Amino acid sequence: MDTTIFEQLLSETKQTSKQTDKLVRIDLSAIELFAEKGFANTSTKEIASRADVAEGTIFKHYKTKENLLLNILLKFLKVLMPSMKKEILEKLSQQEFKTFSEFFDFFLRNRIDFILANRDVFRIFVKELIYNDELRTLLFSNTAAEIVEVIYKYYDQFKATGELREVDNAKMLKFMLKTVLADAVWTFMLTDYYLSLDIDQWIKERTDEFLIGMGNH
Amino acid sequence: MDTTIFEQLLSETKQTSKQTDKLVRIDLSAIELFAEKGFANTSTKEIASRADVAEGTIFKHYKTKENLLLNILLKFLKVLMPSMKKEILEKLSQQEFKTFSEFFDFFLRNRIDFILANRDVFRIFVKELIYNDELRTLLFSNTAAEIVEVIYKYYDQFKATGELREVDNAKMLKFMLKTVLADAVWTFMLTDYYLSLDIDQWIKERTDEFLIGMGNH
DNA sequence: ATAAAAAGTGAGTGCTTACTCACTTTTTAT
DNA sequence: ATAAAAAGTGAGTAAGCACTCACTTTTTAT
Repeated sequence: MDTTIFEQLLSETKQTSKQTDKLVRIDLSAIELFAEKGFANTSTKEIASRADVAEGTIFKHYKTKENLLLNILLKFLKVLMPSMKKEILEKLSQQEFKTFSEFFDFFLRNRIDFILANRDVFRIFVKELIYNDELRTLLFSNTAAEIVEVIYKYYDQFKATGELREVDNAKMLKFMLKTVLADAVWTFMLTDYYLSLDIDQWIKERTDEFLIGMGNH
Repeated sequence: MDTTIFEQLLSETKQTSKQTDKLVRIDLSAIELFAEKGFANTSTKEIASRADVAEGTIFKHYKTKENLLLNILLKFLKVLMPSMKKEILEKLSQQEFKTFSEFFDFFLRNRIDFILANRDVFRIFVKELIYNDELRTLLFSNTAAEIVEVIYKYYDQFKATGELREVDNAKMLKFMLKTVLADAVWTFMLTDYYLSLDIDQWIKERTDEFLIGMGNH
């Protein structure tokens, strides 16, 4: 890892944290356009025009276009991810789950709200992850680990009650990611199917699917 | 559907089918570069240089860069897909499967060879599918249907023998696609994990996973 | 052998791109 | 109120882009 672009930006953003009105508009416009057309297909002129600022303003703050992209993703990782972790931990601690499917339902419902609220940024992640190697390793090494821990705790709990099979946690997680993520990426990020979707139905289907594979019958 | 770009090109290529040496080199270079860096990040100058032809040669045959991309994908759909269908149908007819897992193993092994042999083109599909709406509908409406039919036949056969659950074929396919495809896209197309992969082991894992979910225990 | 057709060339074109810089406007500190 | 600092501007720039065209070379048909 050493000093990645990510870490360099991290120290810089401590100063840049002063968010002016125009900066916010630049961010929002860039997020929309990157999500829609991709990084390479979006020009800085277009971003400036949508944000109703001069093109120079973009470069005053973010020295390069690449920097703008990284800063958007960085802000997401720095600000939204920790707050998401905090939020879900709080909610989980307030709640008691008698069955695994209760937990799973709660967890999914919660994450769908989060995904839909930050749909554009997730879209950028999915799209840019394909081309950007650094971003890929970064995301999976940094954020994932902490959330995985929480999930493993619940796996263990419901293996103990006998509701889940005695399957290796890592395998169980992989199965869960495939059950949920493949569907979620497709439904919520690559298509507009989610607009005409019965969320309750979707959650129930994924829960059933997971329990068919990993439940103790 | 009406007359899509796809159909227009289809009729044009009947004349253009004369494949010169340089044309082949242009195709191969473009495939490599599009797969590696994406369509938008690859310049025609770069393609020409790798193919060791003049830039004008590219535009003599493919009027636009977009056309070059579509032609590559088209040739794949037109030439490789039908031959793949024929090949798998022949092989399946020569073979008798006593168990579903025998069929599944054979089918996967066969498709992995195909995927690895045409890895770059699949990569382009995966990458461009994200941005190109037309390509997305095209691929799924055209090719998928015929292959799906064959698979359904085997589902039915092994539901009859009692090896598979009595689950709706469409749901079973979706489950299979998630079990196999999500893993395959990741392992064979987005990373280089496949280089250090035990194919036998991978196939066994996917087969087990599918049968845990869809087998009759 | 010859002419017509097709394949191939690469300097050139106009346009778009990310980015700069001398300058003006706004904010902050005293 | 004033000056220093920061935010914002937009015409300008060099580089890169997809694409063209007048031309040469190769292939095909007779």
